[in-house]
Amino acid sequence: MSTASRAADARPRAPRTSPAERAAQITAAATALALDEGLHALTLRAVAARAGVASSLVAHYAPSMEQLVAETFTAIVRTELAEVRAHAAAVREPSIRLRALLETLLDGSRDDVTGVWVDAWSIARRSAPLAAAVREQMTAWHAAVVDALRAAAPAATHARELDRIAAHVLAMVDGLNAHELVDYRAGGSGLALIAGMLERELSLPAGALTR
Amino acid sequence: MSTASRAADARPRAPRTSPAERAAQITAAATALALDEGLHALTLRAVAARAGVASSLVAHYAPSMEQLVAETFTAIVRTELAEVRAHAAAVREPSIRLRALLETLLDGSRDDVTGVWVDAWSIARRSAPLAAAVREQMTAWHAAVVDALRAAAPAATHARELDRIAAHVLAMVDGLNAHELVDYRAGGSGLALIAGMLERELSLPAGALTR
DNA sequence: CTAGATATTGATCACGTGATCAACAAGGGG
DNA sequence: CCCCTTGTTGATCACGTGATCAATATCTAG
Repeated sequence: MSTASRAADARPRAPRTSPAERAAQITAAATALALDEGLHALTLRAVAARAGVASSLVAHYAPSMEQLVAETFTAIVRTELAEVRAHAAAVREPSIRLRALLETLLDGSRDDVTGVWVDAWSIARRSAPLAAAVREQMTAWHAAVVDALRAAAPAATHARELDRIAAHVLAMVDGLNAHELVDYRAGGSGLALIAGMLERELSLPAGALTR
Repeated sequence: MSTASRAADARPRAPRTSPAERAAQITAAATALALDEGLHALTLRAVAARAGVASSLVAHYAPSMEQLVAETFTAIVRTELAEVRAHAAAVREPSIRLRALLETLLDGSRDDVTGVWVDAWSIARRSAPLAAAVREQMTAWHAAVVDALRAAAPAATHARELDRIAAHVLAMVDGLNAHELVDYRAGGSGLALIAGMLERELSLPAGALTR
């Protein structure tokens, strides 16, 4: 044997880099892993393997796995929200923008993020840091939906009313996505469900959001 | 020492019983444990401790933990559905019965079952038996909601329409309950949200379900 | 060009996991 | 009353978990 035996991690030594860069790499590895296999897969060793690094290095950079899970959740959802907001912002006409937002949320192209959300609700019951992170991101999403609604709603619509309708939308999006995650579908398209509800609630002409 | 050392499980020997009875005890222990601590807590050793039995006995009765988790989920949700149906069935007037059903689903008194649902969606992504069980119970719930809707809706309402509205209700119930699980509330009462939506969808007089 | 600072590692600990199996013991049929 | 069927157990295996820490390797300041 030309190389000494390496029991714990069979892999070339990672090149020395700045702490900031290494931290970013570990965050990226954790993010990719969570999207691929869920928040449950965020293991000291699994993240380390993904980053091409010793597990003890991950432990060195993350205060604890509980924290790393919460931070990874936040990173994923925050990025997602920014992307979806940017995508919607590209649409000028408010009702079409609202529709674009809903389409993006429901088209099934984001199963990975949905999985992360469901894992988060489950784990958050036993993890205070994650619970706080989940509430924070839910609030951010609520604000984003309110923004989209406000632009599409009649100008006189009260803020309280927009809050209420946004809560309705988010409950449906989360419920429908959870259902899709186990391949359950009943009663037709979720998008049509929400669009129809919104046309009524916002006093939009029928079909304003459905086509 | 008067008793020989018992390393694995410090506990008096369980009295010999019939297989059926023992299986029922293990099911009961698993059910109670899942309601208390979530589906994640269903461990060979934890279930055994709850049942007052050696862990190997649990393994003897359950084909595998994956199966036990799926069966426990089914037992919990099936029981829950039966109870809620019975509770609603006691109400004569259809719209009041529908309201009673929704109240029961959303009053927060069933956080334990909600937790089991969320755990199930999360775990089901990695467990085919659980995924099948989840779909089955979702279908059963859908049927129950359709029943309640049919009685309260105008007689001419199409079955397809009832399916659609039931899907809407279930998505909202599941979404709202998941939100409550992490103590997130925004935009007011979930019950009012659903009741208002249903009054519109079912062409009921405003307030028919909200009071 | 060397010495100090520090990024990175491997080994290790103390658990917890599902599963298997020889051995034990308790009750019922003969 | 005794034996044998079978419900029950403890020990054990092969892992996987988060965490810690002395030792090592590499970069950089002097």
